[in-house]
Amino acid sequence: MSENNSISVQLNKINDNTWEVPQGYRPGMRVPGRLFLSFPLLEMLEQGTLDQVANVATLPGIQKYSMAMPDAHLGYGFPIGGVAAFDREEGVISPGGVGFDINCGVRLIRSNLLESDVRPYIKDILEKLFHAIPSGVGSKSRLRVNDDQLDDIFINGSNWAVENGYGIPEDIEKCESQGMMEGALVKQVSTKARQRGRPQLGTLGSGNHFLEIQYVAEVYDRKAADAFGLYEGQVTCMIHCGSRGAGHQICTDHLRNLTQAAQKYNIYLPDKQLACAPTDSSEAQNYFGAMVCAANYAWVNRQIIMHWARGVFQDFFKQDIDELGMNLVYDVAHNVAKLEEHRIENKKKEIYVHRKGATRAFPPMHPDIPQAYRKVGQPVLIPGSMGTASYVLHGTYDSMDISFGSACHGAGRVMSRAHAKHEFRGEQIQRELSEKGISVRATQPALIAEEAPEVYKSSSDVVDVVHNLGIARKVARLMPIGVVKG
DNA sequence: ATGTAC
Repeated sequence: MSENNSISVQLNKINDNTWEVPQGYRPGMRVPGRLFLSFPLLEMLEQGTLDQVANVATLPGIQKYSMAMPDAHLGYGFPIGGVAAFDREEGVISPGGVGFDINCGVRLIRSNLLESDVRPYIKDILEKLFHAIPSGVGSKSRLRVNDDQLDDIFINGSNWAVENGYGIPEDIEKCESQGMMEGALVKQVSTKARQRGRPQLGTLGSGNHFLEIQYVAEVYDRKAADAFGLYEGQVTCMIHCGSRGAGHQICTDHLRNLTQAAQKYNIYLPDKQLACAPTDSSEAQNYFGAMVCAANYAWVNRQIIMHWARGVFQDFFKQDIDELGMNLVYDVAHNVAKLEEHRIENKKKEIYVHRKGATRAFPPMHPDIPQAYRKVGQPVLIPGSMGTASYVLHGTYDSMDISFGSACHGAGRVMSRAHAKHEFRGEQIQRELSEKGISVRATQPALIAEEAPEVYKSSSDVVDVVHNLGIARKVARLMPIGVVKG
C-alpha cells in the first residue's frame, strides 16, 4: 500500500468529491474539515496539507468547517486552496489565511480579434508586451508615484487608476468589489512596505504570475458565455499577479504583531504560523486595514498592466480601443479576507471569509456582482499552468451552501521549484510548448523549468471537481497562444 | 509569492 493511501482512511467520504476530516482527527478542532477532491486528487494530497486543514479548524469562531479546494497544497499556516470563515463577534482574523501575496488575482480581457488574426504575429506581440510590462523579481515600473498618490491608491484602488487615465469607468464595474475595498488604514502600512510598493505599480512579478494571450477553444454554456461576451475562436488576454513587494511586506509586518497578539489574547495555536487575533481587537483590525491597502494596490497594479497591454494591441493592430473590443470580462481576487453576509443554519450572519488560493463564486442575483452578470452569476476565472487550458466558470447558489460562495483558484503545484529546476531544462520545455503552438517569453530559462506544465496538477481535473460539486459551473475553456513570464 | 537569509 502506498503512503498516500493512508490519507483516505483518515477521512469520511461524504460524496465522490467531498471528504470530511473528523473533528476527532486532532485535539482542539471546533468543527470538522472538508476536502473537495476527487479520489485521484485526494491520493495526491500531502499529509501536511490535511494537517493544516485540521489546524485551521481549531481557531476560535470558525464556522461550519475548515475547507480545502481541489488545488490545495501546503501554505504558510493555512493551506493554499483553503477557505475558512470566522464569526464577526467571536472569531479571529489571520494573515496566514490570506497569504503573503495579498489580493493575488486574475483578470480576463476579451477582444474582437480572432485566433487567426493574432497567431501569425504572436512572437512580435509577446516581445512588445514583454517590454511594455516589466516582469521578474524586483522589477521596477516606469510609473513613479509619490506618498500622497500611494495613499490615494491604498484608499481608492481602481478608482485612482481610472481617474488618472489608466482605463475606463466600465473597468471598475467589472472588478470584484469594484476594485476597491472599504476600510483602508494607510497608517498601518510601514515605511518599508511603502518603499517596496512605490516603484512596482504596473509590474508583473515572478513565479506563477503571467500575462497570457489565449483563444476561446470551447464554450460549454452558451447563455453564460453570451453574458460574459465570449465566443469560440475569440482572442482573450489573462493577467495573473498581485500586490508585489507591498503586500508581502504588509503581511510580514503584521504577522509579527499578530504572533504577539495571539499570546496576549490566549489563543491556542497548534502551529505558530496561524497567528491571529480576535476580530474586534486593534491588532486584527490594523492588519485588516493594511490588508485592504494591499488589496487596493493589487487592483491598481492589474489595471495598469491591462492598460499597457491594451496600448500594445492598439499600436500593433492600428485600431482604437472600441474597434479592438478589449473589454474587461472580470477581475477576481484569490488571496483576501472579506466581511460578508452568509446564511448559516438559516440565519443571516456576518463572517470574515478568508480565501487563500480560492476564488469567490457568488451566485446569480447576488448584489455584489455586476448588473450585466446578475442572471448567470459571478465569472470565476481559473488559470491553468503554463501551456495548459484556463477556464471561465460562473458562480452558483450551491456555492453559498457548500463553500461560503467559493471555488478553486488554479491547478496547484505538485513539485517544488527546486525539484523542478533539477528535473527540467527551460529551453527544452520552451521547445515542447512551441511545438504545441505556444510561445513563451520569459526573463530566464530556469523560470520556465520551475513553471513546467508537469509540476502542476491538471487544471481540467481540478475544474471538474468544482463543476461536478456545483460550486461553480463551466462556461468556457481558453487555450494559450503566447505567455509572458517573470 | 518575495529586494529568494536578520
